[in-house]
Amino acid sequence: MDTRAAGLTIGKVARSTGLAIDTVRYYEREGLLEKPARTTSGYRHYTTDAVSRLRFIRQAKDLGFSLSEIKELLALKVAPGKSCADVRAHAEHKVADVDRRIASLKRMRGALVKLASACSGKGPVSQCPILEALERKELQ
Amino acid sequence: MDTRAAGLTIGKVARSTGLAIDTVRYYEREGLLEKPARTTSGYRHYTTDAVSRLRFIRQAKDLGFSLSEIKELLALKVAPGKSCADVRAHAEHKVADVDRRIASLKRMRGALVKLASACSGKGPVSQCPILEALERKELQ
DNA sequence: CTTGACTCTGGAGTAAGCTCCAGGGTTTAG
DNA sequence: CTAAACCCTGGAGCTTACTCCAGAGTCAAG
Repeated sequence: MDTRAAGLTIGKVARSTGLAIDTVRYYEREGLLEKPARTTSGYRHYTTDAVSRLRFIRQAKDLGFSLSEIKELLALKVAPGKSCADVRAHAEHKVADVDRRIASLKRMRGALVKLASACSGKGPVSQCPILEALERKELQ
Repeated sequence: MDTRAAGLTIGKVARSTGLAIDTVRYYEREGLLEKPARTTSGYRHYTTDAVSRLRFIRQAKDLGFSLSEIKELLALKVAPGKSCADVRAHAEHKVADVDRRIASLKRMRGALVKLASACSGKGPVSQCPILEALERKELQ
């Protein structure tokens, strides 16, 4: 039936998100991804929304969020019983969290830049003032 | 001998860095932390430098760097055989990496802020335009 | 209608990063 | 001096997040 425009099989989704097929199935088992529709023969059939969701998961994971944190991020919606204000508070809390991470990364960036320029290719010096830049006050 | 000004035992170091004692020993085994001096009775004795290093490790870990990445960051120094220019190139590469992470976090932040304001406490709406803000283009 | 590429399920295995003993010394407050 | 609090080593165990089968059905091309 849906033979021609067969659409998004798990293999295509995996390729286009850079995840392994098994990982996609794993995320489904873990509840990070809704169970997709199935063809009559039992093949998973995904929507493009699922692809965006998976890309988001991948990015968040690369940023150091755990799967359960990601689950929380994805769950920021008004479930029956929770008010919008609750969701809002939750989102704002996450924003603060993200801000802390950004600040931390900026400090690290500063230290790395300092390190790179301290050691600005002036040839083979025996000892550059290196990770001291990282350890001392920059990152307190 | 060093009874009075006993200094930094592993317990104190652990408390002041927020790591578990076992974790500090683990990092030593894994080569992220130099083997500390020992008292005659075999107790580890740390310098304040070790404490900064551990704080750095903790922060980097929270930012999603793996222990081996952290090891690389900490190894950004001129070892005999590597030139300063090498180290510099390496550091600049890391800076680019950090920049990517920051950009990614900023996109996420934007989506969260949008989400929070979309749902700005106007009472119990049945369905806010929620994680759609996260999934659609914000984070492509 | 066959062959090769895909997909399915359920479950076992793996790597990273801790975390927790057991069994035994050491320090220190009282 | 003694009890409570620390520290030691070596190794087992645990959690997270995959990753890899085996055994079997499905689909697309030639």
